[in-house]
Amino acid sequence: MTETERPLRADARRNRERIMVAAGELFARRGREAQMEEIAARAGLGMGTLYRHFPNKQALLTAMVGERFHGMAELARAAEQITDAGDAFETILRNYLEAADGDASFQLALMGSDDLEWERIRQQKAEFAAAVTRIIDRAVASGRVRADLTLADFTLVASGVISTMYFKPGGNADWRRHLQLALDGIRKPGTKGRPQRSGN
Amino acid sequence: MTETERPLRADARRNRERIMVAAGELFARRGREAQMEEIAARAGLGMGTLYRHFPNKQALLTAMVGERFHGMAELARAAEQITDAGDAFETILRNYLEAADGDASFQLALMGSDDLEWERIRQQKAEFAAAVTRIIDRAVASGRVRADLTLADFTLVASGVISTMYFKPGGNADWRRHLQLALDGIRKPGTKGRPQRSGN
DNA sequence: GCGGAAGCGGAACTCCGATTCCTGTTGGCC
DNA sequence: GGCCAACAGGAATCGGAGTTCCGCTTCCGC
Repeated sequence: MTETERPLRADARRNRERIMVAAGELFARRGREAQMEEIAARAGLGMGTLYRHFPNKQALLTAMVGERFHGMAELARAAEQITDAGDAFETILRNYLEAADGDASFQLALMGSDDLEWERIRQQKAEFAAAVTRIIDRAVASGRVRADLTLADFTLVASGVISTMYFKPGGNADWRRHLQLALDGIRKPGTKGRPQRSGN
Repeated sequence: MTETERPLRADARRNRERIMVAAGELFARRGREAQMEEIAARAGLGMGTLYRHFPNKQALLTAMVGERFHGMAELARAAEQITDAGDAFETILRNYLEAADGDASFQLALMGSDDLEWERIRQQKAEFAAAVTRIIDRAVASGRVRADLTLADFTLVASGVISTMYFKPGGNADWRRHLQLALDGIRKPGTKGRPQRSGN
């Protein structure tokens, strides 16, 4: 209700979209380092236009991250459909990481660096957490993962792998190896999950 | 040989030490965010003095991190003395992390954020890496850890845990839990290392 | 097709923190 | 005790990135 929700003029809507795209690319590549001027330039717009649509850099960043986070709850819900509890867990973790791959600002957000106004997306975050918790509970009950696994562990491990993405960008070999090590620490001791995937 | 190594005047030596202490505390608490002015103030000195001793902020940061890293090789050598190969590995990993605990700038450096002129300490880094590699080789041979473990994995896992320190500061419960999960992913599948420590 | 509100552009400005520079002070050797 | 190079202090300067301002332009309902 805070938003008066006046329909934007055609050009404004088009420009807003351009900003989102430009900001998305630059924040993804450079994280917070991306500069407002670059973003405006890449969108082919002036500074004034940029600031008409977003009151400041933080708001733009938050909007971008929020958009990226939008799909997460859906992702979790999809993983819940998987019958095998162990697979469900590995899938949500893997997909979560896959979603973070290649987007520096999103990675920072997920690692919890922020001061981002997560307020706006608190609900989606909660939804996601709830789904993951259900998946973990099921996986624990099935005996496919260590008995003491919690939602906090999910965050811990995911953030760890994301830090590899963030600090060792480039080929994705590193973070996938990190994920493999992490999964081996999570599975029920002695259990080898699924037959090893051939590739990575 | 680059340094003319002229003995510093008494007051200069004293002040340099004060700067190191002040910078150490502030960089530890706030990472790069620490400001030169704060550092000078905390050392009870003027800006000019600060800049007389270190040409710029980066140099000061590098010097601090270098000093912190100084003990690392020694740490590794000590761990090598441990008879049990598995224990040696866990000890060096644990001590490495313990050394990073509480120092934000060191954590950033170890995670590889930098642009730090690691040149100056490249040798110590190499020495440390060599010792860790020897420890890992021995642990692998002993069958106490997964057969495919490498030095790169050590870095991966350590950085992951350090990211927990960095992004979830405060109590150390989180990173220790993270370490536990990581160790469980590293130990030879089915092996339970030592009898579980009761506490953490 | 017109009027004017909504939108745009981008130069100018603000802020803040690193760095410099110049004046005053001091340790250490004769 | 006196000299003076080394050193200390800290105000002024510099520079870079975010944000503001305001005259100009464009959409859109009449």
